[in-house]
Amino acid sequence: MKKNVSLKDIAHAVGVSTALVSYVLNGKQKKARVGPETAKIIFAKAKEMNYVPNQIAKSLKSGKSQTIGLIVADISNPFFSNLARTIEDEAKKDNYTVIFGSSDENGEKQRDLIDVFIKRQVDGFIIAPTANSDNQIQHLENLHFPLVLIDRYFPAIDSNFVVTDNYEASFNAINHLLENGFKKIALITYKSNLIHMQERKKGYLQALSDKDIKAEKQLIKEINYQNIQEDIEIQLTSLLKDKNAVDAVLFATNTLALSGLKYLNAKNYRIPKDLALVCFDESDAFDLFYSPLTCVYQPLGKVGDEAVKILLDQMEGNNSEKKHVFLKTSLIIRASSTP
Amino acid sequence: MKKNVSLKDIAHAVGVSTALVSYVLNGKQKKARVGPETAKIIFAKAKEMNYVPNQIAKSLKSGKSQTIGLIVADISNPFFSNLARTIEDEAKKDNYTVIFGSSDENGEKQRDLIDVFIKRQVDGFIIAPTANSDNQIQHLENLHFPLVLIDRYFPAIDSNFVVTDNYEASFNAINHLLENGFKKIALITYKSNLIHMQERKKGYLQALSDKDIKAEKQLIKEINYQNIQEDIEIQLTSLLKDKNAVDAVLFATNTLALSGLKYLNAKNYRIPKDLALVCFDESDAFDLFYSPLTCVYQPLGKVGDEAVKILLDQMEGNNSEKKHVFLKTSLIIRASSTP
DNA sequence: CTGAAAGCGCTTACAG
DNA sequence: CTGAAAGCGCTTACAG
Repeated sequence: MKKNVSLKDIAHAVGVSTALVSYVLNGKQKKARVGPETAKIIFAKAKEMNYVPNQIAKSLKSGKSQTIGLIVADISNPFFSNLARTIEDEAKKDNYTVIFGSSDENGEKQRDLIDVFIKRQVDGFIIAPTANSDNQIQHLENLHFPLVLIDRYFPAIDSNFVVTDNYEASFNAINHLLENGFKKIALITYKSNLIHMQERKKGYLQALSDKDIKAEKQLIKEINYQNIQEDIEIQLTSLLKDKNAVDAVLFATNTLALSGLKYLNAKNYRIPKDLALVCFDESDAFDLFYSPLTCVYQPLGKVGDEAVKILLDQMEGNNSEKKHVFLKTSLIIRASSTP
Repeated sequence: MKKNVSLKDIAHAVGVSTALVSYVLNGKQKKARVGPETAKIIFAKAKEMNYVPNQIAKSLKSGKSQTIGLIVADISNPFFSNLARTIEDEAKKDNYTVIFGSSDENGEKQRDLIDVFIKRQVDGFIIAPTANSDNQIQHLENLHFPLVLIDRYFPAIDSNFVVTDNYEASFNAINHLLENGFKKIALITYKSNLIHMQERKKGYLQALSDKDIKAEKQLIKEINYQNIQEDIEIQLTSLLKDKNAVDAVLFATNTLALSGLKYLNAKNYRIPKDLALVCFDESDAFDLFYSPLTCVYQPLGKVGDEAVKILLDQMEGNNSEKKHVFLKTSLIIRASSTP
């Protein structure tokens, strides 16, 4: 690969100092009072030589990499790739580039990603933190690293976050099922102490208790993230072995719902006759299912936008006050939950 | 944010030169014959001071950013986010980080992304190039930039690429429909001169002609990428207005199929009775559809793996010979194409 | 066994 | 109006 042309090369070719070239190419001729003639020559030469500024060198000098580090559970999950897209677009508007990594909900991987990103001098982080990574997040806060958490957060740590109101979302979803006459409602969620899953469980419990329905332990099934499909099948089998034990299910994420639907289809359960369903998130599969799924719509575009805006604010030092954003969800009611 | 500790800081604290610290921390004590005592002290101090190497400075010195630039049409499309994930994983093994951008199949956006990535000194590119961006790709080749194209390529340009055998995939898909007794087969594809779409069309035409079936122009519908849903509805309406004009459809991408299915569902067409379907790519929606879709499976994991491997080879200068990889697809036969 | 020095490509306060 | 110089944090050939 041929060597890039540098400011020095241009300076040499024109016969001026690199300082002048730098001023001119950065539009600071006014401030530096560079002669218009000289400026013109420099511009022409830079163009002729196909000069491309070296962002790495700029970054070393400025201490700013113009890069945001994004850590999600899995970039191939549509939930996160949709977030990634809005973050990309929003970041680009301010000349930031995004580097990303997938943690697979694994604390070790997340730690490695954070380390790599710090070495690479990212100016800030957007993270959907894995369970029990409080210490990692607190560490970033201690270093005063600009940081915005998305999707989940740690109540004990005062960091920026943009999440949805999961408690309310879940409460409304269950309430909707109850109003439609379903009474034996199961919850299928992850075995996770992360706040968003806990809030979804709380909303479930509260909605039931508000109607004086006792929550049955065996109606709450917690799936292991490492082994989703198999675990779902085990739990659904156990849930459905007694025909009268359950009449509706709330799936706490799109992945859980998709895995669950595959099993229910394979076993020929009819939705909503045999079992009514509500789930979190969106999917083309939910729309195209023979009984389109009622689901909790989370405004991912807004989550991404807000996260980037808050991060930019902090990175540019305009604002160091921590922001806690809860966005409203909406329940999109369709056939899967209508008797 | 507090200042990062540098080699100089450690050197100062220990009372040696920065050169020594650099040698020790990079495991080159042997070569530099640094005293084991000194080395131990330096290690301890570095740890104590929480030293984190500055990758930007390293990059400036080495001329290698350890970064790969990935450009796809849209990171939020599962097709591309799946590719992104395998590329991420494969790159990480060799200590490369991925920065990404979405072109929206728009040449201008792609050009901007390439420019930004060059400024950022990416060591190489993986690109699913937009239509008519031959000149951009040729430009990168002229600069001897390590580059691997994925999903599509330009026959007139000798660059590395990893794609699937789209001609054969399409040929087999149509053949399968013919063998199942379907004769009036439509193709719904993008209005695009990109090679992968052209090959899919060629496979379609060849399979028909091999059975002495005349390809009808009005059975080939080309959708505008900028206006997919609306365009699909127009084209399907036109296609289906005469009940006897068509008995099967091949959708050339997952996005086209998903949009098409939504329309067909809304209009209450029954699959495969009213219309048999085959499509490219995978989707949970295809699995969960009441009549699971027969589809052309493209080995995305392998595409990503191969692309990164070829790129690494070129970046590390082991090999400058251009690689052209065509991967086999497989047709997964299910209910949507079985009478 | 260890240090001084140059240099990667850039910016910017300072001097003239 | 323009240049010389220092410095961002690192590496490495060279000298001793």
